[in-house]
Amino acid sequence: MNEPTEVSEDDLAKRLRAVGLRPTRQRMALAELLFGKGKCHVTAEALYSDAVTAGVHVSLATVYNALHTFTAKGLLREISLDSSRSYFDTNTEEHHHFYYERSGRLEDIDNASVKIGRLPAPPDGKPVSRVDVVIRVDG
Amino acid sequence: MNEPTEVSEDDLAKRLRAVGLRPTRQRMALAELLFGKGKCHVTAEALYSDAVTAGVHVSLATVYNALHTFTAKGLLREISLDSSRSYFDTNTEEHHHFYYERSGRLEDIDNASVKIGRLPAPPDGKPVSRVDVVIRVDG
DNA sequence: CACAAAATTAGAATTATTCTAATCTATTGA
DNA sequence: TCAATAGATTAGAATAATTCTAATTTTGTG
Repeated sequence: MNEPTEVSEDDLAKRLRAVGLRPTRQRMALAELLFGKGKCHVTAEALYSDAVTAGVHVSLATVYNALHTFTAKGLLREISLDSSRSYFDTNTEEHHHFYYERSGRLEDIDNASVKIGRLPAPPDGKPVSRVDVVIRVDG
Repeated sequence: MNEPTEVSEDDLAKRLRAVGLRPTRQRMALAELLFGKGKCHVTAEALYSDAVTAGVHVSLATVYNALHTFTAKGLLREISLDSSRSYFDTNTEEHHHFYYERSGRLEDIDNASVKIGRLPAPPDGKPVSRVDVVIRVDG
């Protein structure tokens, strides 16, 4: 029952509870896949197949539900770079991305490496929810 | 009401020919909708319904074909901000965007208003195809 | 433990997009 | 000019990602 992980079950459960989510079996298993192994960018399909491979009994619908609830609670960040797939990023710190267009691979750029000198303010003083910088790379 | 620079049929045809595309009936009609009226950001569905409204006989498949060929030839730029829809931007200059998450509206920010002080180079000296900055606005 | 609220499920439904195969049209060059 | 052909368009079917539905199961609470 207790698999060797980098994040204890208790920690994961606390993390879920901290944002008001019940630490259910499948959420825990998905959270472990997402947060326990240092994985950064996943698609729903990929996480689903990882779960299946890991012997976790979970449906694709639950994977989508979990990804969206995690995102809504701030545990993940969703990124759209390509109309054919959505990525979910376990790094919720302010940061940016390299996007390798050919392979579809994403790579974090930490915030300190990017200096934005000037940005216009949105009209009507509307609040900015975030600023995304994507560097699209040919290779 | 501003009368945006009306583009003559000849100009549109030349523009298409210049990139190696035949100035066919539906391409011309779509090009006019896209480039003739100062319209900036469209979805395939929206362009299709504009075309239908304008009495242009065109199929949705052709709209997609045209948007993609125009994009491939550099007449448009595709933008993915949301997994549920793709936008095509008639502004192919280097520039950035405000994205109003609630309404799904996009607004250009011209390049001069954005100053990026520092960006990391992609690994292996891979060529950068473009840098996109999106300011996501709550309203 | 019992109960209500929340989560999960399989599979159907939906949506955007792409494909297919037939038909049509623009360009080319004799 | 006109026929040949490469390219474009079409309706509708197919696909893929995602969302929904309605039934069932699990969880946290008292």
